[in-house]
Amino acid sequence: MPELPEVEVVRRGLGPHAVGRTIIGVEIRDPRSARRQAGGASGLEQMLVGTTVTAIARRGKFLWWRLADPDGADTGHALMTHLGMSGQLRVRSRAAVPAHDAASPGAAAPDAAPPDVDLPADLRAPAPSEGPASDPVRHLRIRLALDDGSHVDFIDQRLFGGLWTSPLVTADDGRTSAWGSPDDLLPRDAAHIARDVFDDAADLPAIARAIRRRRAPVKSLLLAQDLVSGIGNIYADEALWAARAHHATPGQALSQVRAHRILRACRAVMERALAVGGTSFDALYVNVDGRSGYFARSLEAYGREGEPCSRCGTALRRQVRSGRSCFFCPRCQRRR
DNA sequence: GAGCACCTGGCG
DNA sequence: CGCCAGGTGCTC
Repeated sequence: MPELPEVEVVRRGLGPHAVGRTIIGVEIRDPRSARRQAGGASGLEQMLVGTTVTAIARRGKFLWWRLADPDGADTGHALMTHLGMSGQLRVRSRAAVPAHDAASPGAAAPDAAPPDVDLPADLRAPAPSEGPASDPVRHLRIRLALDDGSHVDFIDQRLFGGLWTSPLVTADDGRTSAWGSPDDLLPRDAAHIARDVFDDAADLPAIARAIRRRRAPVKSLLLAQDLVSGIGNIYADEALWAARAHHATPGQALSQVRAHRILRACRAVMERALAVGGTSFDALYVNVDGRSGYFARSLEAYGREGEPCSRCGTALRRQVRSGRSCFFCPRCQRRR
């Protein structure tokens, strides 16, 4: 489920906690979360233990950890993290690790301050009370132990996400490869992903021209991660609503001005979402502290079938296209 | 491009 | 029971 703003919230939360730390242990509770790893669960452990995290980078919805050997040299492989539909990374200081995992009784101490994730102070919420039925810790799949006694937990209800290592390759345009990346290297498994709309190196007019060369529905083009990345079902619908465009309009039918406007709407709506910690409807998406973002209350289209459009009052509609819901205003968003 | 596979749930 | 869910990758 997490789209670009949600993954960026995780990237910002993870960096201050993990960069500079050495991975001292890897506990794989469900090997399916490591199924993309060459060599499987034991391969992942071998690749990670003893390495030091030097940066957390992100392109689109793909997040990766840059790793160095004890001598400080880059290992040449990144730890990839994809959250899929339901993945979370949660950081736990030593004292916050559940009691049954604590090495010694009585080790519990007041929790350290959580990492800053750039949420405005007035939007911070208390940690959710975790009921047994929806307890995300139930879906803990992989735990990374760091050398300061803390852990990073990968939690994933639906198992579409995962952790695996991927060798670094050079970005073909020679520019800094991604947000948070120190250089032009990126994992091979992210090399087919286009730059996202937050990326300084993304050329929106060029992406607009590429959209206009395709006859596919504009929404499916926005969701195709090899044209422009980071956009998922929620923000595609929100951007199309903001730009007054119909999801089924063929790319070829758009003027350059309209195609460019849609891309700028994607960037604008995702920037507003990032500023309030992303979108979450429930405990399934949370930041590294386990807290939810606040953009769900700002959604204009997604999930609002039957509700009045805030611009014109017309009841919003829902259509299913290639298995995914499209929410839109039938009056403001005309097919042209 | 569409369709399905990969999964575990919550809800009606 | 059937339908729904924030994603991606592979096949036709």
